[in-house]
Amino acid sequence: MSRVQSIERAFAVLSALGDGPLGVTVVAERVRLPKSTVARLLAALVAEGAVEQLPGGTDYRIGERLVGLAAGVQPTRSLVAITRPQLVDLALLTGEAAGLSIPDGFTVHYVDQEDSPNPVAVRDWTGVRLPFHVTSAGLVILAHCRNAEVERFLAQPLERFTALTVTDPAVLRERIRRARVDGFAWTRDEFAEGISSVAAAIAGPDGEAIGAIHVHGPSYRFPAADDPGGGQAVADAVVAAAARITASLRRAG
Amino acid sequence: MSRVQSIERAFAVLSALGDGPLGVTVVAERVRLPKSTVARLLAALVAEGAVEQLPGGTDYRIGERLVGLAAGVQPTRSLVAITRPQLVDLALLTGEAAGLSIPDGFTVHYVDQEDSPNPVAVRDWTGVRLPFHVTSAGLVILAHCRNAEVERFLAQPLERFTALTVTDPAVLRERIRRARVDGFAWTRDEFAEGISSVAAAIAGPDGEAIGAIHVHGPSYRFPAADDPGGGQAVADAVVAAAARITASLRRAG
DNA sequence: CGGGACTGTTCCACATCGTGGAACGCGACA
DNA sequence: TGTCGCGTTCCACGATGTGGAACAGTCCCG
Repeated sequence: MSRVQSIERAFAVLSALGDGPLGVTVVAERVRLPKSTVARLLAALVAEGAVEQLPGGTDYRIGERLVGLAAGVQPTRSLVAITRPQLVDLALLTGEAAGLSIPDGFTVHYVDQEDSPNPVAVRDWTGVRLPFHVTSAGLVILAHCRNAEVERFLAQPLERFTALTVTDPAVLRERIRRARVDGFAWTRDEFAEGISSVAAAIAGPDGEAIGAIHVHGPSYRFPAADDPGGGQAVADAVVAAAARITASLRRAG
Repeated sequence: MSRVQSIERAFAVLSALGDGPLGVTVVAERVRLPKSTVARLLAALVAEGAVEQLPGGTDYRIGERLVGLAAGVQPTRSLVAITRPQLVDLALLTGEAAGLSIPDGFTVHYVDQEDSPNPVAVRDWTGVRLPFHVTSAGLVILAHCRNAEVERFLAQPLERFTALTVTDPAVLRERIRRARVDGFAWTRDEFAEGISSVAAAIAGPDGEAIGAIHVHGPSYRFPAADDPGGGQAVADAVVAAAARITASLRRAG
């Protein structure tokens, strides 16, 4: 294992402070170093903003700099980490690619995907952004929005991606209504010919959609909504996985 | 300004990564250090978990350790920030020190205190951990626990701190029952001779106690529970402050 | 297919930097 | 007033971190 002694020691000091504010002597005891060494490390960490002294006292605590460094990284990373095992299970269960997206303005932003075990599959969309109306994830996210927000989306010109893309606001309202009832939404050949999908939303603490998971695949073998061959079973699996993710987030919160 | 060169450099590297994943060469350019130096710093940060390499790639990004260090601090820091004005008010209102503690296993961990305006006062306990049964805060936190949890606590040997420390499980159960009814708990000379206190719990979203606030002072002048001279008024003030804190947390959540 | 360019990684001679024991100043307490 | 324990500072010393150089691997272009 590579090591820089001072960095190792600095992190030992930071970990000691992770439990709450402490003085030099207590930190020295915990990390088993002389007080002078600990004092110097603390002073260096204070200079970096990683540690700060309590006002009017001599105890030290974790500083804003660490919060700042961690802050840019946290939210999506947690969601991806919590969601990943569910995507793996879904891909195996359905034989199709399973993905995660988060809302970003009026688009969905694909942030993770577990590929299909099938040799014939839809490519990885991670990193791509697509408007709500052409994706199953977008429709279920809209289903979790307030009507005013839905109307704001529908008020703008909606791009037609294929001959089958739905851009009529009245038809979209009806699909959003159904997604609210069903808990999932389907699309077929609307973003691109030959690609179908079904999605369910991941709910935040106030019921808002913080993301959605979907399964998608080539239309020639992907079940349709009304397919007696298994469409409902795929939708149920996606809804169940989304519910497990929502529950995990609440426990983690 | 105190400095440990390796710590300065490590934080420069972390800041470079704060914008998103980067390779060794780009980090070296940004922090103006040789690649071998940056490679060694990155390896040390990887060893600490503060940085990680992207799976299958060579770019580095901020790691979970920083998120963990920052996360451990944020909830308590928020709680401390929200609670502080209430502690200041309580100290002025009662003339005694007011403090905040959070549960930490079967102990209370004192994380903040507003000192008494009185020249004769109990010292600052911030940073100290004490078992539940010797503190008023511990008793109200237990009162917010499920019975199974209370029994787990009572099943262990309980340390006697003074001649007046209650260690009889039956007596403690009765006190916890009363705390559930009253919404507060008193202690007198049980942790240390000459110190009395009264506490109320701060409730989390599911009703569990995420912390407790207390007022404490020297027993010779601190009101007792049944003191016609004002015990109930002090308890009421602590309960009211705890309720305001709980409400603020719900609004902030 | 081979060479060049660029990356990340590793090595090691060297001297700079971090170490830690000791001492000091300060505040609290009996 | 003296003692204790804290946090802070000093400095001789040697252990550790440095950074130039070389290497291995990958990608791109002719």
